[in-house]
Amino acid sequence: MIGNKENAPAAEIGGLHGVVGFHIRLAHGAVYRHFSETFVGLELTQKQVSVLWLVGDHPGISQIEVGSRLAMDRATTMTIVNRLQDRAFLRRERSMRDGRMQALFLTDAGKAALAKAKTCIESHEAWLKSRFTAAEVEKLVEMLSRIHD
Amino acid sequence: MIGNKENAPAAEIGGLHGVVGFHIRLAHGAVYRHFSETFVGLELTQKQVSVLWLVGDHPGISQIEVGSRLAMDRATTMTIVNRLQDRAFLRRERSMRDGRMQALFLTDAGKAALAKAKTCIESHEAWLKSRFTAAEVEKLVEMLSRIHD
DNA sequence: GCCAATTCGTTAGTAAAGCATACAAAGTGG
DNA sequence: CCACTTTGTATGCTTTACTAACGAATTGGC
Repeated sequence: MIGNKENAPAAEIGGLHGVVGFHIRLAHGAVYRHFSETFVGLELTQKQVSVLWLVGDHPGISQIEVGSRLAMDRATTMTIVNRLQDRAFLRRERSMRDGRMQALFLTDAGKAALAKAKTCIESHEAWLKSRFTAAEVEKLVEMLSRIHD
Repeated sequence: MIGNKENAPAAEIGGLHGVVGFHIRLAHGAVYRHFSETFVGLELTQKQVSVLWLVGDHPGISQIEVGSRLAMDRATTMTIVNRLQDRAFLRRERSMRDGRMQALFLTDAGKAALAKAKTCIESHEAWLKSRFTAAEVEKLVEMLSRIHD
């Protein structure tokens, strides 16, 4: 009585099927895996791309700002910024306005990496969105926003 | 020009806002954090609860089955089963049918932990679902399933 | 029945991410 | 000026995830 239908994953998880959080975790895992495949060769993770993107949009942004917009604490933000700095994708500058802050800027290599990353994101997003209509995508984003806002 | 609106997170992330995968990641993080808060004192993670739940629903299930239904590889499944076994929540038995498999069973402690976990999940899910109508929850689950199936 | 291929479990190693704690430096307010 | 807060930094621990290798059991082709 182990449940041996050959391939109906959703039907096989039993009581877990009704748990919304469970589906979010599975969906996140699937997206993460596809992301990793798409970015093999570029060697960038979701977080790293998010940070590059954010710094690209807001040159001079502080680490704490990056962390708060991506829902990461200071220590986690540090490790990611460290990695990106080690790879010379961004640099820190002591902020003039507030000596506590590190202002973050993309290097030229960082800008190039971000540009490549954005084209990868495009195909990754196309894969993701292919299963939805435009209206559904909008609805999905709106519902997910209700969770994380 | 750093963008200093005080608290409109969604509006502040710029180009990232249009990326569906980004919202999934943020939503997952928010759910994960709330889950952790709910389960402090019970000391169980999402994965551990999922495995307990699955073994509870399917006594004698093999590790590989658990892994495939939760989208984890063998090695990852191992570490989780090991932890649960160390805490005496489940036990392995060599399968009679197939000597390669380990049949998994909940111990009494495991059944008790699962029962407690299910009540925690209930309040966690209530928190999560509170922002949606029943129809929206159904639509959300359906859309997430399209991603992970 | 026998050998090759496959499957399942296990071990070890690596890496990302998250969190807690503690400390230093810079700013703020009484 | 002194307490308090904020920001960055350093360290260490935990969970999750993956790879690669190996042994044991099973399966399939012959």
